[in-house]
Amino acid sequence: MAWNIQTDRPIYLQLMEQMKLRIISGVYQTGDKLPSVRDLASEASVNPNTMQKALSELERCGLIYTNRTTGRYITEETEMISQMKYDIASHYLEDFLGNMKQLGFSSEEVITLLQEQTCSGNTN
Amino acid sequence: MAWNIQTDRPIYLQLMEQMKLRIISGVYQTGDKLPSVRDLASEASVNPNTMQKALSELERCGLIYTNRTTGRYITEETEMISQMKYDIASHYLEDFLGNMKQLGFSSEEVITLLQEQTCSGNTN
Amino acid sequence: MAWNIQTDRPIYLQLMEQMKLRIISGVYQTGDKLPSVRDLASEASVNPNTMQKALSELERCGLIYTNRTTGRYITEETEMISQMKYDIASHYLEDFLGNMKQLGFSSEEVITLLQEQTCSGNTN
Amino acid sequence: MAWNIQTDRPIYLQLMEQMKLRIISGVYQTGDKLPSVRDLASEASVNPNTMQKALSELERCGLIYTNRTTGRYITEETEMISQMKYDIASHYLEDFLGNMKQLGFSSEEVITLLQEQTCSGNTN
DNA sequence: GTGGTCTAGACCACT
DNA sequence: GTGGTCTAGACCACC
Repeated sequence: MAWNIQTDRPIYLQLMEQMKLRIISGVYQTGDKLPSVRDLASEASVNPNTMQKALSELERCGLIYTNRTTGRYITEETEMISQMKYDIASHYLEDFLGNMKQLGFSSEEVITLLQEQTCSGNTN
Repeated sequence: MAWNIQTDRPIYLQLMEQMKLRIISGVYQTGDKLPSVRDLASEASVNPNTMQKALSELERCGLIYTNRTTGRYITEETEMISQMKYDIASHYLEDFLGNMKQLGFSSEEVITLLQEQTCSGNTN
Repeated sequence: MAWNIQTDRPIYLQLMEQMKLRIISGVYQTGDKLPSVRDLASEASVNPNTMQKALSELERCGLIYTNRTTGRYITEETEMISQMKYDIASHYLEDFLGNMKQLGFSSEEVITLLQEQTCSGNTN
Repeated sequence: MAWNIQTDRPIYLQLMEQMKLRIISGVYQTGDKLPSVRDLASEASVNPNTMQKALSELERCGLIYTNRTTGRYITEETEMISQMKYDIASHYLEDFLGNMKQLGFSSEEVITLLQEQTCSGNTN
């Protein structure tokens, strides 16, 4: 998963979102130590201050915590991560259903389409 | 359905997309006469030239046709409209599945979630 | 051969040209009596005065002559008609060759193309 | 080859035609970079938007392609250019033959005239 | 510098 | 009234 930053929205918000995705999807796992702000910023090609702000916000949300002397770590409250995963999924799902209904599909039709799609295609 | 224009992408592309949605969802039906360029532009708060460019592109796609002196009309090839509906749906579906898989959901889990959602909620 | 009048050039000039074509191609033959100005004007859907002007000009060229009491007639000087035919043909030919040379065809290539065209196609 | 624009037809169509001729006749060759929209517009004494419309249409036809930041270039599909050359030639030829036949010349006579013309004249 | 987009305002032909 | 065309002038992103 590569960093993907647009210029049309605050960069720190995008960093937060992508960090969240990495945590949810297990790129960074519960209890893992994060790379340094400097390294993360370099990876993402952003100013370290911007990355710092993103991490601070994530800390405020409780997703990561800072050990002053050793670095930042992913929260060990797996429940919170799980909750976040379902919140985001729920948001995706709502958007998707909304779009499909705007096209004139009923919920049942959407499920049918999805089943067709996933049966014929691969499942990774 | 109100016009919803952002400034981060060419306006004429957004007008095209929203006109497509209106055609698919039946706001404008097969054979219907569209409002005049000037009226549509006024509705959407854009310059008539911009709306005209959007409509010209739609005509190039074959979705509408022009009778030079009486106005523009929705194509009577319902097959084309139907095809477009499934193309757009397919695009939504791919995006959605991609996002969900990035979160760590399998196709089966996605279907399960969707079924729960639509059973508990309403079905319109 | 139907009357074909555009609005972008003087109408009487177009009438003259088309009368010339009718004379050359034999629609009106040497010595024939022309229909009345009124009838010709009606046929061509133009004002009789305009047709009158066209015929006067043709008379000035010597292509038709007027017998005050019986009407207008096509000249009997077949040489003149023949000359006109070749003049116009020569003009067409020059234009055509000019256009083809602008496209990069040599005279020889043009002749070859023409022979292919007329061998494969019909000859009417 | 100078720009020659009439007011009786859409300017952008005339610009398209004359650009086509320039491409076919090699004024602009395969792969060549075109002058900028602004320069071409200035050359032809038209508004840059009008020239841009003409070029956009040519791009839609596949005759030129755009590199958004460096300029426009002639297509490298020489086959397409060659095809276009013969299409246009075919059109000229049809018009010419039609006119000559209206004058009363048979295909054979047309060929004879053409041969006389090109033997007596020069062949460039 | 390049092309792309947008706006404002005008005129035309057609009915 | 309709759509089509054109101009003038502006701003943007990209390199």
